[in-house]
Amino acid sequence: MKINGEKILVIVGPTATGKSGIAVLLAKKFDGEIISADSRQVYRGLDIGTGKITKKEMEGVPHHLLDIASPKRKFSVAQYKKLAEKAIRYIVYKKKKLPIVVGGTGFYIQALVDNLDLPEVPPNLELRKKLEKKSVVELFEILKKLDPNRAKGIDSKNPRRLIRAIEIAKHLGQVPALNFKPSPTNYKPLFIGLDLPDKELKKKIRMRLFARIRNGMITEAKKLRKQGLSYKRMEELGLEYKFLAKHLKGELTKSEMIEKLNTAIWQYAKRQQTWFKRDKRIHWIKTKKEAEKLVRKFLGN
RNA sequence: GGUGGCGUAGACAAGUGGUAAGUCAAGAGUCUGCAAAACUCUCAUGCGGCGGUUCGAUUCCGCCCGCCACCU
Repeated sequence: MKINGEKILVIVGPTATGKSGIAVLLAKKFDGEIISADSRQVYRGLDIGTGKITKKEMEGVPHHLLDIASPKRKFSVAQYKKLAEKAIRYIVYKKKKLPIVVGGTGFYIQALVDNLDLPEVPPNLELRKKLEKKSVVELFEILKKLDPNRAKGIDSKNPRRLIRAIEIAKHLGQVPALNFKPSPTNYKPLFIGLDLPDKELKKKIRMRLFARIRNGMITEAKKLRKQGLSYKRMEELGLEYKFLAKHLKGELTKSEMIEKLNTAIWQYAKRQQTWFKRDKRIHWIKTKKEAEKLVRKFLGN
């Protein structure tokens, strides 16, 4: 089940910095296959709004963990981790190639690369409904009784986290023996980070948003609705789909949607920067050449 | 020209004679379970300007400036 010391390449960075492109380039150069680490691109049908790479852009490089889930159902980190590990095993042992993990979902990458202890626990809607009525203070008390270990580290003011923690604790039994210390790393990763100065990134995000609209993002949302994706669920998907749903429901005009969405994407990009900033393993690069050099050295050992 | 109303942070906006709510934006963060999510922190010595009344004015008065509405 475990992979020991397998070299993997990990490409991270905020949205709109060109991760997909450089990943394909490196995959071709170093004989790799790509594993997406994007919490929304796993869903089928969310293409334009998530900026999913097209067949043509893949240039023949196999991509894993895209289009593997229905947007109607919730997909979780635990599932991601499991499937990504499987994909890595397949790429390393069957294909004898270099796995390249690429994406902006820092938490997914952390779960995978640092081997977080995540037994699969499906959402319990009934329980959630009940818990949602309680205050954070009450929730925190409940969690303390159920899983004092988890309660110690949790953000006690965050209802979302508290509810999920309670859900997990209940599912696993009275005192879950989760391993909260980082497990030994199973992979030998090389982290490459892509970023841009704020001003440039802002501009790129805006241009890309207009391009997405031109390319039929609104039609895509309508199609998803027709296929039975509720507006409520669409809003849960965040960013483009959240604002698209509000627009289709008539709560926002098209231009309001564009402006609010643009702001939201920028805020998201900053959150990604905050996340990746603290991982000192990341080599922040400016050019493709730098990336190539790093990878060559990495594989040479 | 007249009459009335308004003028509070980048935007919206509440408010009081006793020392400026809130929301958004912006910035900084958190992170082992919905992570494109959720959460935390910071952000007006100053309420259009100048005077006056007052122990004290953003709040009352006067003038000026600007905007809006209506009237001539």
